[in-house]
Amino acid sequence: MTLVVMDTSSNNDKNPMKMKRSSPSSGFGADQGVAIKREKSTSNGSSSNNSDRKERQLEGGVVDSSNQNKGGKSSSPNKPSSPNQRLELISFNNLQAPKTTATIRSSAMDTNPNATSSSNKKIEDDQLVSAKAEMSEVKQENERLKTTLSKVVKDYQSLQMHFFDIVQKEQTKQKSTDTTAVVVQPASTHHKETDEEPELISLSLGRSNSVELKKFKDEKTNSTSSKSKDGTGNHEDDLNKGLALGLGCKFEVSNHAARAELVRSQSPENSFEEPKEEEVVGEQWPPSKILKTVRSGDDELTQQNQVKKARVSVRARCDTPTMNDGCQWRKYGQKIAKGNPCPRAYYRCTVAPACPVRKQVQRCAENMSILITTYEGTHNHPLPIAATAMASTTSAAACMLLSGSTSSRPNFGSATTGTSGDLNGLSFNISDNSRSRPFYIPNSSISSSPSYPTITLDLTAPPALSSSTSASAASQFSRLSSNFPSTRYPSTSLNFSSGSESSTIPTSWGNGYLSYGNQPYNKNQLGSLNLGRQPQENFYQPYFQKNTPPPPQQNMTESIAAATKAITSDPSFRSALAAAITSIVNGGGANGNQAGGENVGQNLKWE
DNA sequence: CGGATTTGACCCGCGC
DNA sequence: GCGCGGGTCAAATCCG
Repeated sequence: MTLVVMDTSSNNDKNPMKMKRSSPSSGFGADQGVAIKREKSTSNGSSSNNSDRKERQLEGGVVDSSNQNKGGKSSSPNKPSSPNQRLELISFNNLQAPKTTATIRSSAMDTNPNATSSSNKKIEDDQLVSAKAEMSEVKQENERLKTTLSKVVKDYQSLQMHFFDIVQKEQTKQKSTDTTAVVVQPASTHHKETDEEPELISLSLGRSNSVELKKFKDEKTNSTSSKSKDGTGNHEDDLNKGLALGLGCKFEVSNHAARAELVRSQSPENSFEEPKEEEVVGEQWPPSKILKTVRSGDDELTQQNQVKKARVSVRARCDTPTMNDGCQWRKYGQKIAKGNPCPRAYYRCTVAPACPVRKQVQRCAENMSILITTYEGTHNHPLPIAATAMASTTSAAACMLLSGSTSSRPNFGSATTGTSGDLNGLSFNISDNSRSRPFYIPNSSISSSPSYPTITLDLTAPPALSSSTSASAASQFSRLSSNFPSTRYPSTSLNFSSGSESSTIPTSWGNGYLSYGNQPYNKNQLGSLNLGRQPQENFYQPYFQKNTPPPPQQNMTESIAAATKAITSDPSFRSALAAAITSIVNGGGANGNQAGGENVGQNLKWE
């Protein structure tokens, strides 16, 4: 054990360059990179104009990501190559930790000349035995936890299905007698609100959803006996309503017809149990499936255009030049955008040669600590595990944005019409404000690009918002958007801010490789979230499976589901979100449900 | 030497 | 049509 640690430290301390290399274009070890770079450009003495330019950029404080990473060869941000990580990973593994310890101990003893006495050997044997016993105990505990969790998951799913079935029945009943405006049904409040505020999409992980849960519970208690047994027909509903329930996602559509369409168009293959869906959702960024779910021809055309141009902007506090989103990126351009002194860097996904996905990275002009990363496009290749979390999240966000932006919407009265939730400080807001002032980030031309519909995932809530409410989040966005004109495309904001975590997450995101040892609970959570799935051993998961195209009809609901799944996959909102966040923080990037299993496998393979 | 980055030039869309 | 700004290209350069 000590041996490994020492190796690690020596590695990091003595060879920062290696660290830098292991941390690719995503900017790991930026500080070191800067230092090294300065050293080089000065020591060379024959620094060219290029070097001078770099020097200027570095000293100007407006440092582009690539500048600090120059020379970082292969971009494999997700590969924490330092032995330190491996150590942490091992230690997180309940089954292996004692083993490792025991092995190391024994080896150390073997090389110890003083350990020749029989008494010492006995002691060592005892230690070995105790370690083994400990290991077996941990193993058993692990198994118990697994079974318990699987039970909980099953119960949750069955309850979900039950509830969805009931709600669907209510809806169909209502549709048959929907000549009057008076609707009394479990979800009637939603519908009413929807009538008043169409296009209001709310993914809420907050306490506000306790209402939903209460409804759910009421429903459940009212009809516990009539458990739904249609394992196939209502999966879509399961998705849809599951979002409204366990995942705390309210999904409100402007009209009943659209709702019915959503329900109808959902495919049974998209249940929570279906790993396939995750792959589809995750990788189909502006999912092509969206195109097929549009209701009318005009809408379809519009949506197609928007799908191509949909962008997801992620705001995060990040000290490093770029966030570690798990993908490999190659910088192909840099520009000074108007209104922001910070240069905007253009990156292209290099995981696959023809991958159309691009991203723009720019620091927020008002707050340099905030990094704004805007993603655009769809990966057409298997994604590294570490990239699935971000990809799926952004994908889902883009889906939500596109889905929400295509249907007609009336004017909203206020700037923050979206609903939000709060659960123990974890808020997840979607505020559609296409007709009101957009939640554009001041001076951030990335987010404020008027040409593209942009959805913003905000991870930058101040630490003071430890129990940030939706109001605070909304006010935050309102403040941010105060000076921005409306644009042709809607802008949507997702606030993942959690007061205590938000201040650290983005930073850790950028320094994902440093985070492995900080939050050991990640592993457990990630693992626990994937009990129903087989951890994949491949570093690349079949994230994009052309052989298994997505169901022809998938829609906004699935997008919401994808979003939620990208963030939450556990009935416990907070733990799920924490898992997702921590997965991102870890640079493993895979959220619990989407790639947690793979993540585990990956983690074990990372070296 | 191969791959990544830099950066000026170019293209294109949009508003006037 | 012109200018502006965003986005991309590609040669030069850098780096391990």
